[in-house]
Amino acid sequence: MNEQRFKKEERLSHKKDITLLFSQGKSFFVTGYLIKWKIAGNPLPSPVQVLITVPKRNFKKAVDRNTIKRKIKEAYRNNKKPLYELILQKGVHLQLGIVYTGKRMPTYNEVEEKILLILRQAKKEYEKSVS
RNA sequence: GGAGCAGAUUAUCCUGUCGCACCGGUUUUUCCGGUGAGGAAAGUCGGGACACUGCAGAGCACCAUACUUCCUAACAGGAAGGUUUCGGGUAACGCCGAAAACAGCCAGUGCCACAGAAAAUAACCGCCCCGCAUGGGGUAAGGGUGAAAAUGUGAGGUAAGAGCUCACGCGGAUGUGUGGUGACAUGCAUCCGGGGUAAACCUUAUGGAGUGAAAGGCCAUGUAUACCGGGGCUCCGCUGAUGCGGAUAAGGGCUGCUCGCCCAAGCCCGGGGGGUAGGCCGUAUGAGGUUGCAGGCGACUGUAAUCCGAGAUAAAUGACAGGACAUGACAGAAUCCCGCUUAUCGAUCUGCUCUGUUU
RNA sequence: GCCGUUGUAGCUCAGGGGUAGAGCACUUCCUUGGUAAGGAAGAGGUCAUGAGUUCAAAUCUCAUCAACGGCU
Repeated sequence: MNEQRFKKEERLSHKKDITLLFSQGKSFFVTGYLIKWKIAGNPLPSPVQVLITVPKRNFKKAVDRNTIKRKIKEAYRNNKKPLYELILQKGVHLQLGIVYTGKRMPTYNEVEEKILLILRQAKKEYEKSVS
């Protein structure tokens, strides 16, 4: 599989899964971001399913929410490879929710920096809970 | 030439790498090709299409609209016109521009703070008459208060005054002539002249069921029990019986109310198939766009040719690098259309205002 | 996406055409050895914003903005 891709199977799209993730999932913070994560009970179509959200409360305009989501998606797509390798090795799948809680419009470089931090932290948490 | 305001049109482009959604091909997990947000997609303010639900009927209530004619599927939209008001201009008209929720306070009711004598059948001061005076009466010319105080000018008239009378105006009602499809304009006759307010209640005229794609249809899964039909169910009469006819009425339904109409609980039998999660349809060829011709002052209509231009379901257009002078404004489709309103960088055009220079 | 409600003092709310109010909170003074309670006085408002109707608008009408709620 081409690890640069970001198909629909890699996105968390079922409503039930989303409510479960937010009610039962564990969480950690990286400045400006809230991360929800949960070990999947059953195998998923993809090693990781991810959900990206920007709250309407902080950004009233749909255009702004769209651009932030696209930037996060782009940064995730370009940097997800190490996490995937780890999970394929362990064989237990993961569900992930990324919420942007900042109040102002970030640039792409800022987003990428934070996403790298988030992925590193997620790897650590995953390793701890699997072993 | 510059600045400001208002309106209209337009809404950056190209190359490379990686990536997203849909469609088609190839084929079975890859590759190739095509297409991929807006003028407002926004606000959800009007109006429809479409879908389901409801509906015996009448009255009241409620809601909406409100100069005329036309356009439109329809509208609180648009076009052309009328009237009024405001501004410019003129000696004055004519004229030019802008705006208007622009039916009716001559149907009724209510309200009009403060001030003022009085805020709607007005007497405080003043004026005049009677009277020694207190006081009584007449009077809306003059004063002052107020947002608003009783049709203007002149003459007659009178104790003083007053549409009290007359002339010419102003405003209105009724009848009628002329022009216009009509709003209306204009002429004549008669009558009237005690305000404003209907975005106060209201009157008149016209129109009006409700819910929105989370509507709704189908499939698969499949069970509470909604719903439907029959039996049974209060009293009376007729009948041998089945059955038929009548009466009573709590309650429920029919748009909020009234009239009026309709239904008949629990229980048994049969039919039937809700919710949740999922898939398909609805769903993108339409009141469609472009161009030509014809009709119309115009909005628009007719006709011919031609084109197909997003379609997701947690939701697709992005990131990076480079170039053209630059990062470009407001801003992201979710059933679909027609309007309205609001937001908007730069450029172009039109109109108005101010100002500099040249002739 | 669709439907609806509300914006008035620092907070919670009245007022529905005629000089903007109540309770709590705040400030000063009295009372007390001191504090609380109590009493007296005071300050604090673009009535969300912009137009319109009216002599006059927080109130009536329209537009805009913001906050909140309901429908899966």
